[in-house]
Amino acid sequence: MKIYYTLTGQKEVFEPLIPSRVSMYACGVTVYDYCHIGHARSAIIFDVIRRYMRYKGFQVTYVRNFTDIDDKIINRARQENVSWDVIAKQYTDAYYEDMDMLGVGRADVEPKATEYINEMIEIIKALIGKGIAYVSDGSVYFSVDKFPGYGKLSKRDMEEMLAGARVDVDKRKKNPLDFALWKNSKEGEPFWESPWGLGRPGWHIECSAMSLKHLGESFDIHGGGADLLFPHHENEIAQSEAFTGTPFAKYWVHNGFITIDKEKMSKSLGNFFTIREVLDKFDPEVLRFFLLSTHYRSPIEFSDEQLREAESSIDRYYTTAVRTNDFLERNDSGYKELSGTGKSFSELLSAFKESFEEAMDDDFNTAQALGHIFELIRECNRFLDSKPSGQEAGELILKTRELLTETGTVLNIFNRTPLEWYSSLMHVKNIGLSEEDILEQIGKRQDARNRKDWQTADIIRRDLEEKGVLLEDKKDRTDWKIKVG
RNA sequence: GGCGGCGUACCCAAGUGGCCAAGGGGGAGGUCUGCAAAACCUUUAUUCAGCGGUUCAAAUCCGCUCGCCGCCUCCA
Repeated sequence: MKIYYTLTGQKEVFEPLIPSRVSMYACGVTVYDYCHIGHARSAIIFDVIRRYMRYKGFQVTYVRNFTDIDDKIINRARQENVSWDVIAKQYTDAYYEDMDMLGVGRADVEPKATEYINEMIEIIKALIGKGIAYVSDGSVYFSVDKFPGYGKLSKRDMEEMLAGARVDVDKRKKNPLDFALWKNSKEGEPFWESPWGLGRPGWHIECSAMSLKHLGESFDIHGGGADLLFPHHENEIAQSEAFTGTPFAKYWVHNGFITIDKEKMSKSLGNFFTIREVLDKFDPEVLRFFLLSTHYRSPIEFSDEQLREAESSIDRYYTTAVRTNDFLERNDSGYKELSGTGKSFSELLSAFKESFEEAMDDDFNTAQALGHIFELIRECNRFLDSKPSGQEAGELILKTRELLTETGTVLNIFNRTPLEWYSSLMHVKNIGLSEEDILEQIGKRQDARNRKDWQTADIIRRDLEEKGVLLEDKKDRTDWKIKVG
C-alpha cells in the first residue's frame, strides 16, 4: 500500500510503526457553526481510510478531536448571548447528526480540547523548562527559532515567511512567527487556571496533547484539510517533537478543497454550502459518492449538476441490484453449462477484488475503485442479458452481490435496498405521492393494459412521469422508480 | 515575492515510461418492448493546453510558453 506523504511530496510505501496496527489522528472541527461540505469531504476521506485499513486487516485506532474552545466559539456565544459551552454542545450535536447522515462512523476516541487542559499545561510547562517556550504578558508562546525543523512540513523557509510580511506584528512575541500555546484570558472570556494565570489553550496545542495521550509520542497517520498544513500541522510538529524528542506523525495526509466556480469554498468568501443545505435536495449517499468520485488530494468542483450525475450513477447501481435480486429469486438451480459470456464474466469476477485493492492501495484512489465497480456492474448486466440459468450462474450472481457489498462497505455506499433508495429519493425530491398511490396507479394501468387499452395505460404512465415517477414493465409485473439526474 | 498544484472527449474524471487512453453523465444509431423504460451493443480523444528535448518507446520524464487555482492570516 502506498500513501502520498506531504513531507516528501511523493507516494511512500505504508509501513505502520507496529505491524498490523494503524494509529491515525484527524483534525476534526471547531464547533461554532454547522458543518459545510468541506468538512464532509475531510470526514469522509478519513472514514474511508479507516474502513479500508480495517478491511486490510489492520487493527485501527482512530482519533478525531473536537475543538470546543476557541475565539470563534466565544464570539458566537457572545452574539447569541449564551455561554460558550452551549454553543459547543449545540454544534457538536449538529455535527453528529450530519455525520450520521453521511455514513461517517464515530472515531474510536473523540476527545474534546477542554477535557485535556491539564495535559496541555504539562506540555507547556515542559517546553518552558526546555527554553523552547516563553511567558509574555500572561500568555505563553512557542519560540520557533528554537525548533530547527520549523517549516519542514509545509516546505517553508522562515526568512521568506517573514519577508512575506503577512504575519501580524505582535509586541508580545519575540519572533512574529511564534505562536500561542496559552492565551491570557480577557475580561468576560472563559478561563482555566494555569501557572501563568487565568487563560485558555492556544489552538495547536490541543492536538499535540490529545494525540500524545491516545496514540503515543509517535503514530502512523495524521491528516486534515490542506488548509491545516500551515500553520496548524507545522506547529503541531514543532510542539510535539520539541516536547518528546521523537518524530511525531509518520505519514501526513491532506485532502484537497472543494471549489465553487473554480474558487476555494470558504466561509470568508461566503461561497459555501452546509451539509444540511445539500441534504435538503439530495440523498446523503449522493454527496458521499460525489466526494469519493475524485481523488482526495485533487480539488473538486461542486455544483448541482455534478450531484445529479452522481445521483444517476448510484441509480445505475440500484437498478442492477433489482435485476440481480430478481434473477436469484427465479433462477432454477439445476445444472447448466455456463455460456461464453458467463465464462468471461466469471474471469472478471475473480479479478475484481484485486483490481479494487490495487486502486485503494494506490493512495486510496476511490475514483479508480469506483471505475472498477461500475465495470463489474456493466459486465453483470451483460451476463444477465444473456439470459443465464442454472446453479453456476446463480453462484456468479451471488458472488457479484457479495463483492459489491464488501467493497461498498469500505466506501460505505451501496448498502441499502433499492426500495430504500427510491423511498429516500421520493422524499428528497418531494414527489408528493405515497408508495400506495403509485401502486394504485400501476394497478389501474395494468387493467388498461390487460384490455389492450394502450392509450389509457400510456396516459397513466405519462402522468406519473411528470411527477417524477418512472414505470418499468417487466415480464410479470411493473416496477416503479424515481427519476434521477 | 516565496512555495505547491492543475490543464485528458460535449461535461465530470482515472491513468505518471510500453497491452485497444478506465469509469460515470450526456449525444447519435441499433437490439429488446404493445409503446416505453431499464439493460446491452456500436459510436462520440490516432490523442492527452502549446512548443521543443531525453528515450527503441511519453499523456506520463526534462525545459520553455500560455491558462487556471491554492498556501504563505482563521479556515476541512
